[in-house]
Amino acid sequence: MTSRKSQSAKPDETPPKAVISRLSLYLRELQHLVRNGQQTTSSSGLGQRLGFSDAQVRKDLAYFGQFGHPGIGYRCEELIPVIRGILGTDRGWPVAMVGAGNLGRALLGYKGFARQGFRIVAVFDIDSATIGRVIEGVQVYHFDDLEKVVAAEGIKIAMIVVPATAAQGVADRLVAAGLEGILNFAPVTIALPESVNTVGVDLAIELEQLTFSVVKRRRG
Amino acid sequence: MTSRKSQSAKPDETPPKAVISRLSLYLRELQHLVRNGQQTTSSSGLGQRLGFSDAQVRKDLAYFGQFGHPGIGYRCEELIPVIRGILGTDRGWPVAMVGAGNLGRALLGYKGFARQGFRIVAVFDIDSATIGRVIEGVQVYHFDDLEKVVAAEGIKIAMIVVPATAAQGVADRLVAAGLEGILNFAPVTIALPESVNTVGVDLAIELEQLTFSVVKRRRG
DNA sequence: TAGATTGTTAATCGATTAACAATC
DNA sequence: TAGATTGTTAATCGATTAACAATC
Repeated sequence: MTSRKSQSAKPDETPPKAVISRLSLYLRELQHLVRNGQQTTSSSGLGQRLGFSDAQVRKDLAYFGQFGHPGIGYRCEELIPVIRGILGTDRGWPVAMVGAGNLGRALLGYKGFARQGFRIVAVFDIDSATIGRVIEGVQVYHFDDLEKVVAAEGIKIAMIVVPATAAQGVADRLVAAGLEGILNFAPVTIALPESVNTVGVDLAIELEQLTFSVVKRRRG
Repeated sequence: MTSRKSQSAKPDETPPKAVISRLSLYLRELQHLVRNGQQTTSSSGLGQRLGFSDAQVRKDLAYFGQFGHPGIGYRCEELIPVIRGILGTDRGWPVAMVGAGNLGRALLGYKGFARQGFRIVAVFDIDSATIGRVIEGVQVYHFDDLEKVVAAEGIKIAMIVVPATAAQGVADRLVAAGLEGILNFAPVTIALPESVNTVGVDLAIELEQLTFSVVKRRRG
């Protein structure tokens, strides 16, 4: 009763969170296909390499609309901008980084962010030896300048790359400054209001997933 | 019928994969509690900070045995080694890294791995300017020495930190050398035999999860 | 046309939560 | 003891898969 038939949009049911991360994988795969000169793909073709069923691929995309062609499949060049639009990477995103330590500096040099339009435009630290320097073309500011720079640059997302003990304090300050998304590399859970989305990346934990499978095999 | 009552172990049903990653979070949280001098915690206390229900915490742990004390909860110092044993981090793990580029070097300097007993013992590259050097105390070898070093050091897990185009080839070679777990930082899906566990970390994809939530809020 | 493949509904599967006796 | 909390079973919820008419 909500939607009249063959109306193109379908803004019902909020998609499960898992759908969004699969969408990112579909996008990466589609970009890979285009680089290899492939013009179309199918739900089974797309799912195969990623380990998902064809039904799942179709269902995931159906949350957002009808993008395929019965009998043909999906046209890569057509689907890519659709997914970018859904994920919000159809535009550039200025990103802030807090913490210019070892890991932080490396991430500054990582070229992979640019691939989807992310650009680190400011680094914040409290170490006077680093403040004022330019690392990998990015200015290092004192953390106290956060609010000013965030406002000036229109920054909405940030990466936390500080020691675990400092992470919660930094996060609180980021939220107060109006940030809306936080990628946390500190190995600690940070508590934040519902309105702010957090993704945690704990490199030691990723490795633990591997050791579990190794010892499991050994145990039988 | 399988288990007689009050037998301490309970090696039935394989746990879902999601349980294992939560186990890592429980461990991290327990270590955090211990550092703060807390001796016991409860399933609800443990779940709260992580955003899981008390029932889920108890169920997850119950896959592996009975570790709690009715009326008391879980003793941190007691549960930590149990989880480490399950995950396999009750011992040290030598780790190989392939790719000594920008991101690779940073990961070499990252101290967080040591926290759970991971030690990068060898780096492999094909750039003659880097081979033979020692970075952050770790020897850089030619990729052709992989098999030799892996055997000598008893390495079972590796990180791939090479460009996307090279990742699949490197992965195949790692598998041939007998590796059992691979942490892949290259932004590409790699196809591997069932017997080898892969975890992929794509930093741009993590950021995409954030942009989705930001634009979603903006859209309503 | 016959073959391929979509979008979508219904059926299945699996994971989370609620509830509670047992225990400290 | 009363209060707290576990381990576990049954009930609920949600996500994945199967199936198929519609379409190219």
